[in-house]
Amino acid sequence: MTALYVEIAEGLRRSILSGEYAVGARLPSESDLADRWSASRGTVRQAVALLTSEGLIGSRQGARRIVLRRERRHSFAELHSFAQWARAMGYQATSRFLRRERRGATPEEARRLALPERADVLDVLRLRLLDGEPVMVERTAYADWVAPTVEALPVDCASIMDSMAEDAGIVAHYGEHLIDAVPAGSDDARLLRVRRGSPLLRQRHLTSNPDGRPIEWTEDRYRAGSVTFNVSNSVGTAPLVRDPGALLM
Amino acid sequence: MTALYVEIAEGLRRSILSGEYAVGARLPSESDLADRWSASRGTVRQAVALLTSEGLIGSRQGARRIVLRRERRHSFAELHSFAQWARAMGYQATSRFLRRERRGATPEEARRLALPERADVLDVLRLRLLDGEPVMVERTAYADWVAPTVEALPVDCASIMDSMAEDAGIVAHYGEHLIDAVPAGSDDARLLRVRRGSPLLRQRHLTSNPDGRPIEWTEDRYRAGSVTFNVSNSVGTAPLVRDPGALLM
DNA sequence: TGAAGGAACTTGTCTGAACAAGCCGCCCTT
DNA sequence: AAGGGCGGCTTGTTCAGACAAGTTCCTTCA
Repeated sequence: MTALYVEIAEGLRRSILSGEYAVGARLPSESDLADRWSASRGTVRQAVALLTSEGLIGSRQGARRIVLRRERRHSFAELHSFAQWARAMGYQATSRFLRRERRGATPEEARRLALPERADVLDVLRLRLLDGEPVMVERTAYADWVAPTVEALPVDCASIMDSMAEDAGIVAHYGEHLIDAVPAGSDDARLLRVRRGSPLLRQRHLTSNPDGRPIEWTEDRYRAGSVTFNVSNSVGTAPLVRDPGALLM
Repeated sequence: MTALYVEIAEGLRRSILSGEYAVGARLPSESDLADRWSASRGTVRQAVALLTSEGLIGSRQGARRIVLRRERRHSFAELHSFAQWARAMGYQATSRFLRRERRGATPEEARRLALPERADVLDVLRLRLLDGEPVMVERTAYADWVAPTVEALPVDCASIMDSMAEDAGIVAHYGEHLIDAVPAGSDDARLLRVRRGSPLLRQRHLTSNPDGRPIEWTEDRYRAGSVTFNVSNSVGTAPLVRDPGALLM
């Protein structure tokens, strides 16, 4: 039983993606849509707010809403799960576990994961491949309370996040992502088959469950050219921000 | 006359940032806040939705809202304007114009800017500095309809976007950003004082006005370590997405 | 002591109404 | 023919109420 406003949003999204409304075209008015779906104007506004946050449509007071793009955006889960994203894009994602062992948390890990000093974390190093091509090196510290679940997973597990959700009901709900560029270390270079010092796109992210409890702190290093991050925003919604780097601290 | 829901959001944001509610703490209930501000519950929900989209608070049906972080997020304008962002962060932003001339649009520029083939664009190359330190190389193609405005700006202009808004009423409203890593070319290397081939964080972005009409297509290259991009998201709102790169096309 | 049950609380969804603010096109004037 | 002004349309903001769905916590029972 999906909510009505979600259904309306899906209907509109389909129409936009299928080209029924071209880029730049004006959408029907809110009251129009309300009549069409037998909904109130408030419900329609929830639907269009959803599409606005996806960057699909724009609006100005007084004028009809317009279509900004006609490309699919993806879900939260696909940002946290390399495997889910790859599947959605039509790639074959595989991975090789290179390390999986417990050790004491570094000060940064303890801080990010809200763990006491000297708590144990589960340290996992994986090489990720798309269609057999090495694309990303992933270094994850799992919080102690999820470590047993991760340790129990088979070595050939394609998506740890998927498996945790299925087996233990541990689901990701919130995420924070830090994106920058770093030179490849010698390990990175060997694994990704690039020269040492060549550019890698780094995505560090903290994943939390619905209670706000941190699950994992991960550093992903993508081979240059393999992945681009994509953000849409507008006045009023600015999900992405710059942060100054250590260079200027 | 700011809207009531914006005022409520600002009040809550201040409380969170000041530490009145610790990270992980529960916020007052919606009806509680509605009483406190003499507002209806719907208005309070608009306020908390704003903070949720900023990644500041999280929610689950049935349970009280919780504080996820206590850091400031910045506005849309600061993402599009290097100068505005720098000012907000307390840095002195300067820039050097290295080129400013009209030329024919490349096929990609024509496509991004929704211009006909062989239309003219204004090509601007700038070196951006923070506190005198070279940090970013910016290559922008301005659409023909804004070119005269940009050409009229003084050479020492710190923020083109600010000046365009003031002088000609041309305001940025929507943005799309593509982020990846690239090796420094020889020009980049000389300007940013790094070695050729060393990692740069690249942000390409298209800026449009309220009608959805493209204003500029820009490629910014940040020196590694100088800037980190930061995104928060949760189930239901995923502003950031990965895109496959040319490597796999 | 521990577990099950239920009541009270809280967020999620939806309605219908009203007014404000801004945009657009038509008509009228010059 | 060009320009200005006005009225209708559309989005933005706010309200009060209702029910659904999920959480929390206390009480009661085994």
